[in-house]
Amino acid sequence: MTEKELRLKTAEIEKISHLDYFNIAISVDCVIFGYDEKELKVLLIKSDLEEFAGLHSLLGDLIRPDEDLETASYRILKDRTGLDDVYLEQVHAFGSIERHPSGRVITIAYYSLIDIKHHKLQLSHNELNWYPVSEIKKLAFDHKLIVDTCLARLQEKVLEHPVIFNLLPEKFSLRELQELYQAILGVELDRRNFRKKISIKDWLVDIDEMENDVPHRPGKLYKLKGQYKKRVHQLSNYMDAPSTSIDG
Amino acid sequence: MTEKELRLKTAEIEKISHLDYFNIAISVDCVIFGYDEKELKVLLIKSDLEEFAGLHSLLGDLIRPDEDLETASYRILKDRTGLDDVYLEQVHAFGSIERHPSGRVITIAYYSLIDIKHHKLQLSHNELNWYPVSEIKKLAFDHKLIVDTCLARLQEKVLEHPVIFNLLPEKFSLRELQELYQAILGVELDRRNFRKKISIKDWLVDIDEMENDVPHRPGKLYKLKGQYKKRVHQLSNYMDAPSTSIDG
DNA sequence: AATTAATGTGTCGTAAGTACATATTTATTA
DNA sequence: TAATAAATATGTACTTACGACACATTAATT
Repeated sequence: MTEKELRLKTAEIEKISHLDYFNIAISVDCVIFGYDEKELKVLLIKSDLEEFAGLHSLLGDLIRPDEDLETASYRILKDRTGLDDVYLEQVHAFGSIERHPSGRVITIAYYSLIDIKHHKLQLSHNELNWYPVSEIKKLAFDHKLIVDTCLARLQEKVLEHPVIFNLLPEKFSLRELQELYQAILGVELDRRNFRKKISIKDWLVDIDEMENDVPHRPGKLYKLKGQYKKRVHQLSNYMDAPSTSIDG
Repeated sequence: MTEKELRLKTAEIEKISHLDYFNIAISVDCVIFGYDEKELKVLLIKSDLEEFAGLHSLLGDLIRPDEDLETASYRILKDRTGLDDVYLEQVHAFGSIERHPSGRVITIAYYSLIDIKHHKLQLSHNELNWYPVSEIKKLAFDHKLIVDTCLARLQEKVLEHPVIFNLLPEKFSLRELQELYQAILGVELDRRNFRKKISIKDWLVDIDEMENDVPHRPGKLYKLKGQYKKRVHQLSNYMDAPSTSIDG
């Protein structure tokens, strides 16, 4: 390295340190939910930071100057799962000073819901894997808090909004749907009352087909009605909230 | 200016341009709600950007490298209202590329609830004023969207959580409380049903005093029970959500 | 003393939530 | 092929919440 190159390099390093100190980086982190084997799962990757050796982290990236928040989230989803037609919802911004060991990084957390069978990535090749939410104890950064926050939001959401279907294949039985609710909410539901409640919501169409891969009496298959199949949501939880009132 | 000074200055300007181009600034904006004259109001300031001449904007500021998001929000509240014991809740991050005319700025929106009579600032002196939410048509930046989003969130919140009391003085009558709900929700409520519902929630204590400044039969005065008087909330809307279930 | 205006309270009909049991259908096994 | 096992499909009675609605009471005003 010539002396000139050295000087340039030094200047660059100084500039970077300067940036690190005075600026705040901003990222998005995606809690990608999937559903398989009667369990709610999250897509995690092995952390590449030595501070977090052995721990997993969410999928995320810095936001680029020319993309907005949703674009950044979709980029991550597309890169990691190959899917671009997914349900996505912003949940919360996390910005404690100490949350990232390399510097100040504020992150905006999203969760997304995908059909786990529908993406084609070879997960095992790149240390990317699905983990049951219930078994996640510790993650890199504050990612455990982010997962918990997103799960809490999802639990609120599914009670009133037909978003859960993004986790299922197009055709599903009422049993599968009930098991999914149970996995998300962490409770057992009464089958008769569950069916009554779903039926009142009028979200489903009976497609006049039966299950054929079950070792017992097959159930009817249903689809979500077309009008509810808007997968892309922005600000959805505020703008399309169900109208309840403290009185009438 | 010597040639050396000029070189230094040039270098600095280049560095700043570099920062502007490659970095994303991050701010918090506060929708400060107050309640007066039977109307929900928001604290707004005249915009000092010429692009938004004549328009008002929310109170906000860039986040400093050494403060977290809540600290920044509280700093703004303290600076502008003199209050530091306020209810604060994060709502949403807004990050479209074009939302700020001077560069890329992502903002994290909070709303806060304060007792409008309780802060002592001379508002008229610094172009800071309270405006009825219902009369706000157009604001600088995307601040109208931010106000709408925060109002929608507040509307959801008040149905189940005792946060509304942060907008009232310590002692209030049921009529005042009902009028406040009406102002926030934008609906008329039936007095008998409203009182029944509030009574079931068991949030209030009868302090055995009466109104004394009303030109009609005075009503009883109430206080919020002490256990609900936690004014500072973080992640509150997810962590302390009421438990409803799709079945039981 | 009469009037006005707001406070304070209860009932009844309807809708939703919850607990719970039996008949039916299909696959499996003997 | 008949019996068994396991899951589907469905309905009723009870309780709780919601919503519409009316009248007696109290204090200020005239």
